[in-house]
Order: sequence, then C-alpha cells, then structure tokens
Amino acid sequence: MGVQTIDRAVAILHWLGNSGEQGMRLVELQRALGLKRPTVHRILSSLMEHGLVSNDSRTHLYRLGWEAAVLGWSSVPVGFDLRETAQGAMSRLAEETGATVVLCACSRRETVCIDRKAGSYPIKVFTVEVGTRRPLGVGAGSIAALAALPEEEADAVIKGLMEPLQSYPEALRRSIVPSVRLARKTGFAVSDGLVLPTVIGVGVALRDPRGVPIGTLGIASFKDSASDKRISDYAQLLLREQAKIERAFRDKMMARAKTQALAPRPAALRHAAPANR
Amino acid sequence: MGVQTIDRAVAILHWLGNSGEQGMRLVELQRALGLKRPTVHRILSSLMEHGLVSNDSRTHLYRLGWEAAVLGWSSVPVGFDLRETAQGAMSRLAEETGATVVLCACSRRETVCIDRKAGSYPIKVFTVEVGTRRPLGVGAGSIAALAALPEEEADAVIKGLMEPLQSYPEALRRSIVPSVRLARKTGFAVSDGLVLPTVIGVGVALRDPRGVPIGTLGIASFKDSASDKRISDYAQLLLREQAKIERAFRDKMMARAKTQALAPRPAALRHAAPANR
DNA sequence: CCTGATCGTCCATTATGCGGACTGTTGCTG
DNA sequence: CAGCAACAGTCCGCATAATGGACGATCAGG
Repeated sequence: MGVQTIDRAVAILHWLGNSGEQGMRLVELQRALGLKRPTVHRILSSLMEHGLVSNDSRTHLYRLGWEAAVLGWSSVPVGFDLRETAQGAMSRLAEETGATVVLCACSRRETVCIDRKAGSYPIKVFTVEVGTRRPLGVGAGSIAALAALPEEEADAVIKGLMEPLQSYPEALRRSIVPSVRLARKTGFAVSDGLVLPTVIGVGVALRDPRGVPIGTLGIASFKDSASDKRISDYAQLLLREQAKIERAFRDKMMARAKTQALAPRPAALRHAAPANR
Repeated sequence: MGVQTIDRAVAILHWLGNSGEQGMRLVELQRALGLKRPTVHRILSSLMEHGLVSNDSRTHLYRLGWEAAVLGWSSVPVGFDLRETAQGAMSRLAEETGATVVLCACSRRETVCIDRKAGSYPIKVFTVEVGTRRPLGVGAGSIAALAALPEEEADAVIKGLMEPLQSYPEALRRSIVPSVRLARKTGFAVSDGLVLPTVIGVGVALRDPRGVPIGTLGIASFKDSASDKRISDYAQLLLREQAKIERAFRDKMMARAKTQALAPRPAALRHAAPANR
C-alpha cells in the first residue's frame, strides 16, 4: 500500500517533531524506528537536503528544519491557521486563570501540541512541549476530541487505541470510555491526575464547521485543595473560547465561499515552477 | 545522494503547495515532474495515507493536506512563528496604505507566499496566493532578500538563478543585479512592472537574529500617476515594520537563551511514542 | 454511441534502496 | 593520556521494493 521510504521518512518527521527543541540523536531514531543505522542516516540526509530536517553539527542532534514550517504555512489557506486563530483565546485564558494553557492539533489518532502559554501563577505546569505527540485518550482535551466524534467512530478509534496506550497506566486506559461518555454530556473533559499524578487538566475540542474535531484547547494546573472548585470555572472559560474560535472558523468559511462562488473546474496547466532541481 | 522517492515526494509537495487552493490534477503533476503516471499516483497515495495530501474525490484535485499544517506548527518553537509574528505588521500596513500586503518565507532559492492581506482600496492586487512559490529575484521582497545575503553568496545564488528564471521576461533577469545593488544601499527594493506590467511592488527582507534573510514583506499596488510618489512612503512604513519584527525575534531569542542556560547534552531515550504503525 | 481525455490498478523487470561490515570521531574512565 | 565504549558516518554487493508499460474503468463532449 504505502511506499516504504515515504512511510519511514514521515515516521522520522513525527519522531523529530515529538522531540521538539531537544532534538534526537541518530541512535535514538534508529532504535525508535527499529531500522538499521545506515538506512536512517540515508533518509535523514535526504530530508536535510530538502531542509525538512536540520542537524546541529556540534551535538549531532537532529531536529525538524525550517522547510517543515514553510510547508505548513504554505498549506494553510489564509485565515484557517489554528494556531493563529486561537492566539486570542490562549492569551485571555492564561491571563484570567494564571494557569498553563495548551493548544493541540488532531493528527490522525494522536494530538500534537502546537502552542503553549504560561499564566502568571508561579509554579508552571509544563507537561507538554510544542511538538509533543500523544495518542488520543491521553489528556483532557484529547478525551473531549474523542467525545466530539460520531459515537460509532469514537468506539472504533478507542478500540484501536489500546495498543499505543500500552505504555500508559491501566487506570488511564480504563477511564477513557466513561470519561468520553461524560464529556459527551457536559461538552468538556477532565483528567484528574491520570497523565501526571499531581496535575489536573480541563479541555474542550475545537471543531471545524462540519463538526469534525481538528484540535483541542486545555488548561493544566496543579492539584490542590481548591482545584475541584476551579474545574467548573475553567470549563466555563474554555467553552466560551471554544465558541469564539469555532465561530471564527465558520465566518472565515462563509466569507471564502462567497468570493469563490463557483470556481472553474478543469483548470489549465499552470506554468510558474518550483525550482526543485 | 538523495533518496529518489523522497526527492519526488518533496517535489510533489512543493508543486501542490504552489497550486494552493486550486489544487492540481494527476496529469498536471505528471507533466510537471516528468514522471510516469503510476509513479506519481503511488507516491500521492502514500502521502495521502499520511494526510500530507488530500484529494477531492469529486474533482480529483490534489491539494496539501491537514498534516502538512500540523507538521509545520509542531516544528516551530513557540514565538518563532513568522506568520504570527508578522500579523500586526500586516494589519497595520494594509490599514495605513489600503494596498495589498504580502508576506513570504524564504525556502532555499525560492520565496513562498505565506500570508496576504488586502487593504481597503477597491481594486485589489492579487498577484500571489498563499502557497505560491517563485524563484528568488522575482518580486521586490525577493530582491531585498538577495540584497540581505553576504555579497559573495548573493552572486553565487544569482548565477544559479538564471535557469529557473528562464520562463520570465529577460528584462526581469537583467534587472536583478542592479536592483540588488541598489537595495543594498537603501535597505528596500522596488519592482516596477517587471513581474506584472501594471503592478508596482516595494519590499524589504526579514532577517533572523544572525542576519540571515528568512522572509520578505512587501506591498503591491497598481501603477498610476501617483505611484512614484507613494514608493518612498511605502518603503518607510516597511522599514518601520521590518525593525519591529526583527526586534521581536531578537527578544524571543534572548528570552529563550535565558531559560535554557546550559541544556543537558547527552539526553537519555525518550519513551512516549508517535503511533505511526 | 463513439472518441478522447483522464484516473486508477496489475505485474514482470531491474534499478533503487537496504543493511552488514568497516572507518573515523567523541568523550568518558582509570 | 592511553584505552575503551558508544556513536556518527561511508562503502558496496545483494535482493527487495519501486518502476513504468499495458490494460480496464470512468467521464465529458460531439
């Protein structure tokens, strides 16, 4: 089905994204992928030639490169940038709660952290870095995203999730089904110390105009005597911002639909050429 | 050197980015790449499986997919998002001039449009869409980027540029060297009807804290009796915003350097795994 | 209903990518 | 500072995985 080399290259890109600014060494990647060193090295070299991967020649650490960012920017139609659209929400939430706000994008059966904002509260909760990938089901926002799927689809996804969740505690795995059920009713999800013992998280899903979850918005704070009380406050704030963001997407889409009306279908050849060799 | 399949996959991604929302048909890609149809189709299928490419099943048009955006977001350390950082500048410029503002990212020997904002002026200049790739040398910002390179490097790049610029008018090619020289003195560049006859553009380079050009900011408007006079006004505004953006990057980098101080080097294996089969 | 365009799939061939084995480099340790 | 261990990078013969010619399917227009 897939093309072996591309599958491997994409896997490498995912791992490097997940490693964030820290980066990864060649052997780490080798072990992670279960491939031989020369193979990984060759693919990395190729990706580096294209700028998708960069390599700190001092430390030999590999990271995602500038071209990965460029590819992303050039793929997002003006106004549909999730990170940008959620900017205001993130600032307001960090300001109002003082806690840590996390924005993730849904990526197949995972979520990827794409932005993070720390509030003023002196003890920061930094459970995830930008780039971190985690299977759906891990974290409050993630649960909310599952709850936003059509019930059958969610069940199917959850079934397939048990394997990647192997490395997480069983308590987390067992909590998914009931948590999702609850989130379907309330519209938000809570993760009470399941991912990290002392951390409590509240999250909502962000849906595109068709209702498909494309991201999550969450607030993380330390568990203490007052945290139970805070949960509902956080949830209210999150639901408010969720509405704003989703409306922004709807509006953008409407505006777009108007200017396009009925676009020409067959489309003759374009000429201006990307100069890749 | 490179891995054939990866080279081809990246070339496809570049072409699809360049085609923007319009998308491309299979045969167009086939012709563009000079490959056989089954080959292109197989690579496309693989990229689709990974979500990097999407396919409108009604029109059979291929476009960049959601995962391309996700990859981009997850690759950009918080605060170093060019598109986001330039947001304010784009709005102010569009507001103040009423003209069309264009933001590009430098990508090897090309520039890629990554954002666009139309001012209030009733006749819009839409020469480029988000995603459009053009060789360096085409457009005012592009010239400014060349001028921001060390002189020797710029000369080398310009030399290698003549081939991809084949499809552009000779007047444009001949204007590059003198335009770059001028831009080196003034700090901005002007493209007077060279890309499109009736359009005049002014642009500046955006440099990272090391001085390397990573993007361009430009203003495009129609040529008329007053346009000569407007050029210097536009240039002043652009230089102002250039300073702001570059300072923002410098500040972000400083802040980052502080929190990191001396990061641990060897870095043990991380466990949390991206679940790509 | 035919013609001419495109999209998608099959499968034999072979060029392409794979990985075992070697060399070079870095940094720890006694 | 010699000696070792762990890692980065390169070479090249072999076989596997990608290639592309050929075929069938689909759709639009005349």
